[in-house]
Amino acid sequence: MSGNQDIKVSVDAVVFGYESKKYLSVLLIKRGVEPFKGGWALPGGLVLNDESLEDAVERELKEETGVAIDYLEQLYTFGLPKRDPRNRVISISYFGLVKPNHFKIKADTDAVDAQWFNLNELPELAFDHQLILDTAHQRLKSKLSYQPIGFDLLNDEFPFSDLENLYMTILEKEIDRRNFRKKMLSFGIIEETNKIEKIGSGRPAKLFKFNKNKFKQLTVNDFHFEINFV
Amino acid sequence: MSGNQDIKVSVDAVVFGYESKKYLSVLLIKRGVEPFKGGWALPGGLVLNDESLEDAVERELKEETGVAIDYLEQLYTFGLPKRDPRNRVISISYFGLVKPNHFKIKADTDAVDAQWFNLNELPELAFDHQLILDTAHQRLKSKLSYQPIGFDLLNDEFPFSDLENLYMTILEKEIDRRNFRKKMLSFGIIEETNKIEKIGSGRPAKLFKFNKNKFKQLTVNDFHFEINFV
DNA sequence: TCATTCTTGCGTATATTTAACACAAAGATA
DNA sequence: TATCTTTGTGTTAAATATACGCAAGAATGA
Repeated sequence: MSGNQDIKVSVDAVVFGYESKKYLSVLLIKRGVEPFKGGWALPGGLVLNDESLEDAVERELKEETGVAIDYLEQLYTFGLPKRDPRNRVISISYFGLVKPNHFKIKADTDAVDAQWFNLNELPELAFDHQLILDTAHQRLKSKLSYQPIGFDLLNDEFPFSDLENLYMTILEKEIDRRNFRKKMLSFGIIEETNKIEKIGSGRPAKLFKFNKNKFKQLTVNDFHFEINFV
Repeated sequence: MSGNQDIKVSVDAVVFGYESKKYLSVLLIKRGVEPFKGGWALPGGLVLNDESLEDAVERELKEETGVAIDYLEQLYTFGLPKRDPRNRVISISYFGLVKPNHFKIKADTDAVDAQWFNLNELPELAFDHQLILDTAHQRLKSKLSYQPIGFDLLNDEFPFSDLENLYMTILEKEIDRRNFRKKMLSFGIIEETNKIEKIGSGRPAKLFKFNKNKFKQLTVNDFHFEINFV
């Protein structure tokens, strides 16, 4: 095996969060070392010799942000020779989602420099991290339509309007509330709980729950989740 | 930057080909060195220090197989610590398609040990290459339904029956010929040529052409290609 | 020559799904 | 008690998908 390859391997994570009726957020950390010292970047770092890529992401997220991730999948590998000004570093990027009740950044650990940013008010990012983030944002947008991934941005029990708003926020378009609800319920993967949430004015809302087992079960028999509106 | 990371970076390619009314084929090479010497593996190899990942795949494919690739995209990165029995090697895998007129393996170059295999009659593969191949196969199956990717497995001009058979072969199900044709044509991305192909018995078939520019143009205005049958 | 076989090409009827829209129910507000 | 706000449930028309029937154009063989 060729002995003079000199390439480092790192992982980076784009983690999205959402708080009801607002906007998407992204988890960033402030860099403590050069290059881009003091600038903002995606959480991540070098992979250890004997850990899997997934373990590396989870370790870095824990160390750097203290945030518990509810959904994680590999996104894309970025490997242009000049993406890091020092050595050559390829980055296997991951795509993560966090439910609102895991949204808070723990004050302990060395996560003091982690922070959530409104996706629409991002600072300039280090390296090619803006490109990675854009790729993740695109992934989120498209996956939302054909995989029940939105539930990992909501709490386990949620009013239907939260789900509607989530879809409208991420897809950046208006959706007919009534048709949306009908179609979502028609899949049979959302259950009504007997709880009711009353906040502010208006009729109190039933809380619903995503039934993951039911979904998995349906998936076996080529069931197709797809939610698309003009 | 931590100096003692010891991980190699390689690329591997899963390249599919298709010959009319038959089966899917995969491009493999016979290994000349240990481990798995004499066994079959995906084309690929270590990334050079100053080449991009895409360049690395294309170089390896050219060196090892001499086959010209018509479509190439990144597939997934496999990085378990023990996937290579020697060093730790992570592999960024790519997914490629080849049109029938590029199907032949050139006899020159050092591509003597490259060969196409029927996807249903594969030999045992080295490393975790079977897993990579399965991932690629899955990708092909799902992309076929929502991206006009099948055209990269057919020649530029093709009879409609070739397209039908391609879809039926890959999706492993029967499709109504007439409805398939109607829907495909309804997208407006396939043009009729004035050529006619007569082979064997039966009515001679018009040849059609995929209009890539028209497709790109439509894609801008959130046009959605989707072909799904029960 | 001409019926048979094998494809290709085109159409129509029916069922299902999507899109557009109206209004009642349940609580907060004042 | 009237008004506002948000939730919950329809109904109807248009668009699409599904399931077919059948003729057209060529090779095959009696």
